[in-house]
Amino acid sequence: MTAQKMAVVNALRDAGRTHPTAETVYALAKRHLPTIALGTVYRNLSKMVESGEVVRILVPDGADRFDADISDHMHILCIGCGKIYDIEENNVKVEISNVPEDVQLIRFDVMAKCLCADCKQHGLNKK
Amino acid sequence: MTAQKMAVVNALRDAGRTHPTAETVYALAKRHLPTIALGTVYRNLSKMVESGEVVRILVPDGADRFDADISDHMHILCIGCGKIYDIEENNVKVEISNVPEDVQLIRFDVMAKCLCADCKQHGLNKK
DNA sequence: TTCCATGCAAACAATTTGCAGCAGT
DNA sequence: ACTGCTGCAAATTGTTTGCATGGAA
Repeated sequence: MTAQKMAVVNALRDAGRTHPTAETVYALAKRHLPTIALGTVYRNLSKMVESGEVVRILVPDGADRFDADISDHMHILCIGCGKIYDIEENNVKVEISNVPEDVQLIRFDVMAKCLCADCKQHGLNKK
Repeated sequence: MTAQKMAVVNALRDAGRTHPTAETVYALAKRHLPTIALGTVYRNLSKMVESGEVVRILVPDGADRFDADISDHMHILCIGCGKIYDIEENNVKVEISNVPEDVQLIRFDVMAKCLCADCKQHGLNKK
C-alpha cells in the first residue's frame, strides 16, 4: 500500500456514489497527495479492478467510470445528464437459462439507461 | 440510402453473428464499395445506433462492437478469446423493482462474461 | 541489492471532426 | 442553389507504456 494507492482509495471514498472517471479520481487524489500523476491513478485503478477491489463501469461515448462499492448492485445511466445511479441487488433479478453447459458464466453486468427525475423535468442536460 | 450506407448494411449482414468492430465493418464494406472511408463507416454506424437500426456493444479494453440484430437479446463476452455470443431473449429474464417513480427506464443492456467452450479446453486465448 | 511503484512525457488506439468537393433534390 | 453525405487527413480523447529514478524489503 503506497501513498499513491492510498490517495486513490481516499479519492474513491470522497467520490461517494458519484461513479467518477479516472480524471475525477485524479483530481480528488491530488487533494490528498498533490504530486500524484495521472498515469499512476490509471495504473492503480486498473490493478484494483483486476484484483476486484473496484468495479469498472463502461458507458457509451465516454470515459470509464469507477465504483469502490463492489457489493452486488447494478447501475442505471441517465442519458440526459450522464449521471449513474445505483440499484441495490435485491431490486434486480437476472436469470439466464439454456446456457450451453460447456460455457462457464463468470459474472453479469446489468446496465440500464434512463431519464432521471431532473432531466425529465428540465429537459436533457447533456453533460 | 447512399451507396456507402448500403455497403455498411451489407457488411453487417456479411458479419453474421460475429459482432464486428468498426474496423471489421470497414474491411467488409470495402468488398462492396472499395472507395469507402473509415470515417464514413463510423458516421454511418453512429447514425444507425442513434436511430435504433443497430446496437452498440461496449467491451472492456477494446473497440465497440456492433450488432445488426436488434431483437431483444443479450450478449456474453468470453474473457478468453474476446468473442461475443448471443443469448436469446426468452432465455434472459431481468426484473428491476423499486425504481423511483420519477425515473423513466429506457432500456437494459445485459452483458455477462464467460469462458467459452474452446477457451475452457485450450486455455485462455487472448485475442 | 532486488524489486516494484512512481513521475513524466511520449506513444497509442479508437473515434470524431473540419473542410472542400460532390450528388441528389 | 441548397442540403446532406463523402473522402481525407488532422485533431481529440481516453488510456497505456518506456524509461530513469526512488523507496521499501
